[in-house]
Amino acid sequence: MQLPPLKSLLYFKHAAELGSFKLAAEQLYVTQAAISQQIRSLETHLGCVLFERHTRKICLTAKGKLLLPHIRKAFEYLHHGVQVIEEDPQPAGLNLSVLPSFATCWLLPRISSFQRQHPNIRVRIDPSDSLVDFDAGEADLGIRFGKGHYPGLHSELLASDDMLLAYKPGLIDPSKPLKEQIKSNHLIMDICPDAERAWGILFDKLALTGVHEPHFLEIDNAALVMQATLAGQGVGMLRRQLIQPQLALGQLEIHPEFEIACDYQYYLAGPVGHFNWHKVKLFRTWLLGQFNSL
Amino acid sequence: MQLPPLKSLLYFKHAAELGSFKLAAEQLYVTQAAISQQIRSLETHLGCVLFERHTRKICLTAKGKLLLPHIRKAFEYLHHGVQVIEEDPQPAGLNLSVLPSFATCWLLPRISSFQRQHPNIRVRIDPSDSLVDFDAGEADLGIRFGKGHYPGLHSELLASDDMLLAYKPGLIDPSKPLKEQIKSNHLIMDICPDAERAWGILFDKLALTGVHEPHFLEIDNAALVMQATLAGQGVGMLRRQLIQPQLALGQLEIHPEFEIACDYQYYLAGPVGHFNWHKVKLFRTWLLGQFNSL
DNA sequence: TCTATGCTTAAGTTTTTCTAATGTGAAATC
DNA sequence: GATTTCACATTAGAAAAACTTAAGCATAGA
Repeated sequence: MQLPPLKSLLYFKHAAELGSFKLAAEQLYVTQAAISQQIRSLETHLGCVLFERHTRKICLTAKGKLLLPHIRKAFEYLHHGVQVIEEDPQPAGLNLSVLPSFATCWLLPRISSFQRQHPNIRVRIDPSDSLVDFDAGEADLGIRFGKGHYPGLHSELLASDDMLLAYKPGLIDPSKPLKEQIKSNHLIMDICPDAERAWGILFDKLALTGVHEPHFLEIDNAALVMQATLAGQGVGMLRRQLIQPQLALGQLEIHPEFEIACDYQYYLAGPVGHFNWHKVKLFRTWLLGQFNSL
Repeated sequence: MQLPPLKSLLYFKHAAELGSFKLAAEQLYVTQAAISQQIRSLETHLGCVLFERHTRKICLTAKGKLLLPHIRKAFEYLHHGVQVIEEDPQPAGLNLSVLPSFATCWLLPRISSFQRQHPNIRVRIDPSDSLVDFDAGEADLGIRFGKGHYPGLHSELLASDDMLLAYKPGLIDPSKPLKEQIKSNHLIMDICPDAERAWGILFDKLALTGVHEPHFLEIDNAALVMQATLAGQGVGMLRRQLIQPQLALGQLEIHPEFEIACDYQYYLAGPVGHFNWHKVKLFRTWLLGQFNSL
């Protein structure tokens, strides 16, 4: 025996319970046309009309009334089943999967504030380059620098960022032409698309060509690029979010005329169900607060 | 609260019950890769592993075992609900929606055989040019001439057909060149893509050009084309299935060297659930028998 | 060690589903 | 009784989901 498209049954349930395609559409975050089409498709499959369409409201037909309680019950079971699975197995420990550079430069310096607010939650930070397998339960949540496309996961935009030209105070004099100063310093770069792109844009802007290998100091980790820059070894191309504290303390300076928006952005990502966990809600709130207080 | 993709839950149920992705794939008429992907997607959504993968078999994990009974129950409700709706409201009456020409030339001459076999089923034939709305319950089943694409409906190929050059015996002499004989007769055609195409192909074959309007007798119904041809008013382009009885009786002849397969085919179509109805099963069997006995 | 089996992965295609824009008709308002 | 408004229907085109094919991989069993 063949079931109709399952999605159409879900839409039917919502439409029937609300007595309106429009409200169902709002509840399900789709357009009203989507509901209309799914209901029609369901009716075609079943070979009968489920709703009487009146101008201001819709009513279930006899068949519709017959169908609804079964469908409702079915979805209750689905919900309950999923809920059981999605319960937090370890409410007192929060495991975060974070990019190493972000962990070092951003999260670690601030995390004590979260710990102070919620001393009963033990935070563990797992620095890893790629999004960890949530399946295995190794992480509860991930903070990623990307485009927000994490198939199967829920994700939420945290903040954007810019690439800045940073250096130890005095190394560059912004009042003098930048071109010559760039040529006479080491250029410290992270091996990442945004940094490479930013250097390219800067070179174009300055009409700089033929910058040779020795000029560049390539480092595989933004945290180390910052360290090298802090130590005055050259000019670094760094993300604003990561050097915020150093700028505030005057340990680094940035060139006022250079700033390139990153292609990527910071996202909070994880399985949908995790976002209902108490510890995750607390962390999310704290995190958004940290970003907004900058 | 957000449910995972519903399809993945269905696949999970089958895979869990069968203990094998491969068997689930067979049962669901998809490839095993599809199952694998859906299960992975479900696991990603839930953020936990549901199956332990061993080489020859898979086992549910603790979480998987927790989930299965809920999902199973949910689908039982869905099935039951749909089953209730899909019950035959009128088991003693069979309403067929059929193209007018097919009804006249094919179905009506044969339907008495079905009536004799099943005298307790009252057949009603509704000739209509387009596929009727099954939603309103006006028809139980449709016989269509098309490509088998009836979205939302189940459809089943019944037979193919060919376009033939038919005429009253004696009107055309197959032993003489066809070209001149075509030129000197009226050409009777149905206004339908297959007939128009077939005439085009014939003209190309005979290198016939400049056949003028008066040559053609255009009639909007294949049954009437046959009548005109039977009356000796000209040469008709007709489908084999529709003129079978006339050929057998010698009332019509066909040119032995011309035969063009139709683009379209005959399909039996209707809502999936209707195919479980007793009266529909009987009719389907009879219909297939009729086509195969030709 | 070799082979067969069943799951995984990747790439490309097809199908489904969605949105945006527009149409329609009956109630509500003026 | 004209006009507006509101909710649903329809369409075409875009986006996303799901499927298939064709590989790859690991292991049990010969």
